[in-house]
Amino acid sequence: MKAAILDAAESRARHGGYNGFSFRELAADVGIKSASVHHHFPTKEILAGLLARRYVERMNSYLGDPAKLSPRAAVKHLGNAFTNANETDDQMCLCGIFAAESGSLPRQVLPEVSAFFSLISKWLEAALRPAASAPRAVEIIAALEGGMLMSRVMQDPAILKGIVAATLKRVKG
Amino acid sequence: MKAAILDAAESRARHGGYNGFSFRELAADVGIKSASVHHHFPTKEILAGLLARRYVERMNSYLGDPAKLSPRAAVKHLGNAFTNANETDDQMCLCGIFAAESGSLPRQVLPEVSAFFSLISKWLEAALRPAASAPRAVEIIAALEGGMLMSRVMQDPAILKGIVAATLKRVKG
DNA sequence: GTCTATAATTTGATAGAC
DNA sequence: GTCTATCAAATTATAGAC
Repeated sequence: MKAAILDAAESRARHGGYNGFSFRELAADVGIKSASVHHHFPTKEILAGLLARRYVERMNSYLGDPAKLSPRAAVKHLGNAFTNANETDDQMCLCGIFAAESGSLPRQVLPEVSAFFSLISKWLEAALRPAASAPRAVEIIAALEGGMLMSRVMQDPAILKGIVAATLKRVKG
Repeated sequence: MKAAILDAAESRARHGGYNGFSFRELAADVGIKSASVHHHFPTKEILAGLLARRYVERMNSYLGDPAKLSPRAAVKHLGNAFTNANETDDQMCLCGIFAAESGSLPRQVLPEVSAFFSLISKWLEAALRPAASAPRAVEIIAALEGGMLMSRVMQDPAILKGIVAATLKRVKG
């Protein structure tokens, strides 16, 4: 049940942000009452923190060892994580949306969001190391986050896919 | 007074998003009561729509005629609009944050947000036309939006500035 | 673990006096 | 245009029974 609540929260947060969902909505999503949600997650702040942490850990597992991938394969791998979420359910990156609205996010959650960007930056930097003239990791990640954002609002997944394709062309190896 | 309310709303929205500010907060910001805010803007939906429209018009005025700028000068000009907001007050792009949380945004506001991205995309495309092998406008804009997002949460304006600098290197002319 | 019931607060919004 | 006063609804959160 804990996982089901987190799933519902993640889906809603990735569509409407931290202030865009309520405990009652999560409860309805999983078929219980809001008081029962509080049993699993005492406060919304705690829920959001655990949500972000789970997101980071899942991404960490998905990414794997950067040394085993060529620069191009790494960009493709990371790009897939973004394009899939955007194409299947029109979702933003959880930490992207949390970063955007960071001014109304509980302070406790911010370090988890930072950790996400540190993780994927370091992973991609490691994977790009063999490509001397490759774009820097942070540029690529920024383009992916911004591409998700634009694809959503323009209702056109091709925007993000085009950005991934263009980035791939710039990466040698 | 109308403008002062919009100023307060824009500042708060660019820090915390649409659900991150209230009429009472705006009222306190400008020194009146929330009922008076409703006199100027009947509903929050209307307020947000006018806020986005003003934002688009201001950007349109700032950008000017793309034919008068070289490709590099155009990227620099657009980049300044983003870096300034990020450096001076740690703000997101209003339409960037609205796009991110579009799932909890009143439907009426979405066309205004789309219009923003259409505007700057077309403007930048026009300015880049002379540069045959330039990156596509939408790539650059995505990198700027994502760069703002990352600069905020990592508390490091150098991230966005670095992205602008790297983009400039790729643009000839 | 889930429920009913409810507290305490905030929110968007309205009515009507000045 | 601004105010006081207020409403109805929603929100986070808690207490206690089952």
